Amino acid sequence: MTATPTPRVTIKDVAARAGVSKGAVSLAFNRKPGLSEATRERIFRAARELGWAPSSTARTLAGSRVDVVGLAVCRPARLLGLEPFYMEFVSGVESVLVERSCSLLLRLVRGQDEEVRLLESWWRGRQIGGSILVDFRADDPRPAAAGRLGLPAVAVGHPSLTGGLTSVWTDDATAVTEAVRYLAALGHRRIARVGGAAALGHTSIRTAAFDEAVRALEPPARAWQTATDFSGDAGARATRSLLAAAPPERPTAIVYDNDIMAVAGLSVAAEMGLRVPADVSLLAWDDSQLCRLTHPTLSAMSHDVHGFGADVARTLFGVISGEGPGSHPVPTPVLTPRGSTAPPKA
Amino acid sequence: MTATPTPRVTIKDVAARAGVSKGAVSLAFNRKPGLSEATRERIFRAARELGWAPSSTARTLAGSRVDVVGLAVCRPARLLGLEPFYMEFVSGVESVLVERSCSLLLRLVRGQDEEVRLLESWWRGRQIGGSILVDFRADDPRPAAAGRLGLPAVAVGHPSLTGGLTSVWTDDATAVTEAVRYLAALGHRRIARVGGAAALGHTSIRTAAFDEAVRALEPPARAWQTATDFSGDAGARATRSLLAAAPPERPTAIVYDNDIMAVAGLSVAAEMGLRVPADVSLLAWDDSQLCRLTHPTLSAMSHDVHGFGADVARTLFGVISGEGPGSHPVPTPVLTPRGSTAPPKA
DNA sequence: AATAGAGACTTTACCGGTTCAGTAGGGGGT
DNA sequence: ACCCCCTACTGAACCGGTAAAGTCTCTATT
Repeated sequence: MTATPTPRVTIKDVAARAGVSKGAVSLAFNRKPGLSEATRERIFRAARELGWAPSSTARTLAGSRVDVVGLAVCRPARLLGLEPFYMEFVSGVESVLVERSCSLLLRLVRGQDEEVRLLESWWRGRQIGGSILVDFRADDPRPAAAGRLGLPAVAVGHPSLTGGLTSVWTDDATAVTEAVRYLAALGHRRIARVGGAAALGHTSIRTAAFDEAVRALEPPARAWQTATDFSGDAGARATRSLLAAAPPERPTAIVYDNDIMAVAGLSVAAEMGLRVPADVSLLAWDDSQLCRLTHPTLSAMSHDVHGFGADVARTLFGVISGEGPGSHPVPTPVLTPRGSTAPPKA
Repeated sequence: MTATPTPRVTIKDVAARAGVSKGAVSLAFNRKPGLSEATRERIFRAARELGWAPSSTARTLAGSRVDVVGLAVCRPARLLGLEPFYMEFVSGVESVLVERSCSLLLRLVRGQDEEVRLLESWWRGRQIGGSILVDFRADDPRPAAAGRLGLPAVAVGHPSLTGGLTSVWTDDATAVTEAVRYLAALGHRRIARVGGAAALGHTSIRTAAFDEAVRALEPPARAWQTATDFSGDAGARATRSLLAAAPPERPTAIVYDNDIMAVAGLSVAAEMGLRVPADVSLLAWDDSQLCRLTHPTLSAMSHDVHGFGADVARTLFGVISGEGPGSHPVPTPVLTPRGSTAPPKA
C-alpha cells in the first residue's frame, strides 16, 4: 500500500506555528510538567488550528504506549456470524476502547497455535499493547505464551482455566445450578442439557455443575448431557435424538448452552409434534433478542454481554497499567422465564 | 500502555548476524533487486534464527505500505450482534487479509460524521492503508471525504449510491423482482414487504424495485411496504400490523429485508394462529443458518456473504495498488425455497 | 589501456514522534 | 554582588524501518 502525497501536518508544523520546539509540543500533548500554562495553551491552539493529532504510529515507534488492543477469535466463521454473543461482546469492548482512543485489532484464527503465533508477532512487532483471550481449553497454551512474552492480557474464563492470567468470568456453575433447580421446582425430573463444544473449558465446568446439581435433587432425577459444536444444526440433531424416545425415557426439559441451539430445539419439537412447554420445556443460554422472537418465547439464562465486554476491556487497561493478576467475576447470568418453560404435563 | 523490557530483536540484529548492513536486510525482505542469491539466503536464515519479522510500525512510519484495513460500522450494537450478516462479512474480509498479512481495524461508530472524522484521523495518522465503507445513505458524505483525503476505499453498495467510489454490490433490484415474481407465480396477489432502515440506500433501491415489480404483475396485485430498523422487534410489529387485517385486506405473502425479521414474523404468525405457509407465506433475505432452524424452515433470498466480504477485500487491494474506480457486481442473491412459501390457500 | 556500465552492497537521510541532558533567565538567600 | 536553584524550554539522540544516493569491484566495450 503506497502513500498518497497528502500534505501531512506533523508535530514540526505545530511547533513552528506555536513558536516552540517539537519537544515542547510533545510535553504539552502528554500532559507532562515543565511547561507554563500560557505556552501549553498556545500549543493546543496551534494544534487545533492545524487540525493536528499525534501520529500513533510514530508514538508507538518512539517507545511509548501502543493504543491498540488485540482480539483473536478461534471459531469457524459461519458459527461466529451466528452467535450473537461475539458481536455484542465486541461492541462492549469497543465502548471502553473508544473512551481512550484505542482501537481493536481483530483476527479470526483457525487454531490455538496460530493464535499464539499471532499474539507473539503482534506483541513483538508492537502492534498491540495488550490482548483479550477468549475460549479457553484445557491445557491452553496462551497463558504461558503471554507470560513468556510479557504481553498484558485478560482471559475471559474461569480462573481455573486461565493459568494465572487476570481473568474476567461469569459464574457458570452457579448459573447451571440455578437452571436445574428452577426446572426441578417446576416439577421436572427428567432433565437434559445440550452443551457446547466439549473442548472448551467453560463447557466442562457447566457439565460438571449440571451433574452435581441433578445429583443433589430430591427426589432424584434423571439427566442427559451431550456436547455439540454450538451450531444450530448440532442443536437440532441433539434435540431430535433426545425427543425420539418414548415418554418415560424422554426428557421433559432441555437446557441449551446458547440461544441458537435452543431456537433449533424449538423447531425440532414443533416438527416432531411436541408442544412447548406442555410436552417439553426449553431453556436457552446467552439470552439475545432471538429468544424473544420465537413462539413461544424462550426462557433463558441471560446476562449482559455488552457490559461483560466493557468489563473485560476495563480490566485489560488495568493490566496494561501494571496491575497484578486478579480475578474479576461479573454478575451471574439470571434466569429469565418466558414462554418455553412450564411444569411438565402430568 | 507502557513497554515491557522485552529484549526486542530488530533489523540491526539480523544485519549483524548476517554480516550485512540493515539496508541489505530491508532489500531482502522487500524482495527488491540488488542482492545476490547467496546474501539473500544468508539474511533470511539469520532472520529465521532470530525469529525476526519486520516491524510494521516502523515500516509504516518510514513511509511505505500500511498493512491495516479499516472498517467502521455504524449500527446500534445490539442490532449488530444479531445480524449474522456482519460477522460473516468480516470473516470473508479477513480470509483475504490474512493471505497478505494484513489486519482489520474495526470500530463501531454512532453516526456518519463520526465515521468521517474517524476515517480522516485513521488516514492522516497512517493507521490504515485503505478502508471498506458500508451502509450507504442518500447524500452520503463518505465518498467526498475519501476523495478529498485520497483514501483508498471500496464502497459496499450500488454505484448509484457510492458517489464514484469503487463499489462492490449485489443486484438487489433484480433479486427483489425475482422474489415478487416467485410469489406471484405461486399465486399470491397480496404481497407485503417489511423493509430495512429507510435511510439506507439499498433499502430505497429495494423499495423502488418492489413497487415496480408488483406494478408489472398481470393480473394486478396489491402491495404493502413498511420500513423498520432491521430489528426483530420491528419485524414483529410490522408483521402484526400486516396480519391484523381481515383476509381480503391481509397480505398472503410477506418479504423481509433480513432473516431476523423473518424469524420474528414467523413467530407472530404462530402467535396469531395463522399457519405458515398455508395462511401466509414468508420469504427472508440474507439467508443464514437461522433460516434452517425454524419450523417451518424459511425460504430465503440467499447469497454468499463470506464470499462477498472476500470480494470486497480483494477489490480494496486493487484500489490500494492504484486501480482506477470501478464497479464490481457480485452474484445476485438466489431464491432458496424452503418450507415457508407455498401457494395461498384458496 | 582507458572508460563505461552493471551488480552488490553500504551510507545516510529521513518518517514523526518521545525523552533526556542541557541551558538561559529570573528570583531568593546571604 | 555572587552563588544556587528552579522553572521553562531547547537540541539531539533514538525508536526500527525504507529509499535514494554513494562506493567499490568486475566485466565488457571501444
